Amino acid sequence: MSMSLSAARKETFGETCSPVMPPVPLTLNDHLRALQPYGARQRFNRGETIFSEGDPSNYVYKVLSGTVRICRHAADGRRYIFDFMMPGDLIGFLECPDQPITAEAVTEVTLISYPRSSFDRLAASSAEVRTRLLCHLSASLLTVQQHLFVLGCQNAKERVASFLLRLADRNDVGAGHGLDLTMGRQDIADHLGLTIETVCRTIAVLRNDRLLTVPNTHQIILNDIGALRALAIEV
Amino acid sequence: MSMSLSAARKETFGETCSPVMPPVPLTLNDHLRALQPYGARQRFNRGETIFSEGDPSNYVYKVLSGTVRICRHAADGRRYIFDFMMPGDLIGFLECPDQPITAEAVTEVTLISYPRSSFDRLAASSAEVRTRLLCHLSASLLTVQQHLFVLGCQNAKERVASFLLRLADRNDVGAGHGLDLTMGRQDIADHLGLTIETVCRTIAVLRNDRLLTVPNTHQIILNDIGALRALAIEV
DNA sequence: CGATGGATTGAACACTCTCAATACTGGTGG
DNA sequence: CCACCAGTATTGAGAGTGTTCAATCCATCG
Repeated sequence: MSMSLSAARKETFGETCSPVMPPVPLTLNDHLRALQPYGARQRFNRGETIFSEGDPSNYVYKVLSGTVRICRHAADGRRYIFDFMMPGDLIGFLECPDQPITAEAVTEVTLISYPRSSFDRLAASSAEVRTRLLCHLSASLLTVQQHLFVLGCQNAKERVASFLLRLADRNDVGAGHGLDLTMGRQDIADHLGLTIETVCRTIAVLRNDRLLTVPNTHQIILNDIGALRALAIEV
Repeated sequence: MSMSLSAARKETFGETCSPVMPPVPLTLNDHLRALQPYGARQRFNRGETIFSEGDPSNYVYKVLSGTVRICRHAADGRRYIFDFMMPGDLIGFLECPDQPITAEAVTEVTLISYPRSSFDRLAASSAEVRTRLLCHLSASLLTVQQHLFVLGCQNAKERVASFLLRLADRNDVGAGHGLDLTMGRQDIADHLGLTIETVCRTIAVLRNDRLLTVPNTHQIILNDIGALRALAIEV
């Protein structure tokens, strides 16, 4: 997942400044800045579809603000949400002629769309970019595998704990601080392979156990991250 | 697995100075032939570990024969099997300093191991290879997402149907022909997020419904692929 | 305000799990 | 060749977790 984030944010304790700057590798996002002139800013309202499964993959998107859900709809109405994409996250970078998934705005969303052609040109022009892209894809695959474990092995309580912890990690929110739940309970349920009622009940249980405080529907405070991690035993 | 992706973006990049005729795109496997001189053939017995989570990623493997399970073990003994790798499949190509997963021999297995360094050199030397690698990674990600849907939305009957169909597709086995189940029931259970008993019972149900014939434990005949596909409703 | 959509809670039910007993299989040794 | 053994698969019965259906609550917004 995004352990690089927490590492990057780590402040130096003591006076020891790193003497020689090692060549900090540029992130994929850094490279994408080169695409700035081709990028178009777009805005979507709550619930709007950004693109649908089967649409041609003409654009690569970067989320600027808001939350996007990446999902798939079955013919009978069942829905699975693969992940939630948040500011800084990239969407649609898969090597795939048609979009294999649907992207919908969970909240009001702003994003930048880069034409696939210019994205490809950037990748073609620089080995470094391709390497970064490979790393990015690898990281995505690891994240998804992590989630497979959640769905394959964990019960409701563990799933909710895993979900909240990952969200806290991504948003760099520690214990005692409010964590924004931009998505609704139904979204969480469809991401965890549960029903909305089970998600509600499970959150209620964790609240009764004093592991959580729930000031309001869209905010949660993690009181005991250690206990939550113990629940979400992974690896 | 890698179905329509081969037909994906066929933009040829400048480096390899392709002749007039657009050449048939080489698969990643084709390119790997260049690594032949560095490859070492290895053999593993049933149940042996090929590498474990946390081991340094020093090799990339290609399965020659047999079946390998890619899995993760939790501290409390729970196990999740991400996938089964079969002849022709590549293992360990993720951009990752340490193996994020464990690979174990389900049957007697032979495989070729390529030093990671030579693999990386190959990738560094050719844009085409990197492109193929990106495609391969993308395809893997799509496969995993497909499976996330299975775990997130499907019940036991649907899961088993999905599993059997995918296996039949991979092995190019049609209706009425014997499909080899090289893995045991417990392996299937750990891959589908079920228990071994549920897998057994579900297979029994499908057998009673005449969708399957089960000559013996390690072989299954799909009698009605249409009905199975209807069960495994996806997309 | 009342209306609407989401969230929460309750009760009954169903699916899957757990525990336990039995059957099968391939391999070993008498 | 058969008996035995260990590992695996199958089947059964009961329990439990999560689902379903339904009612109520709550917040936002016109």
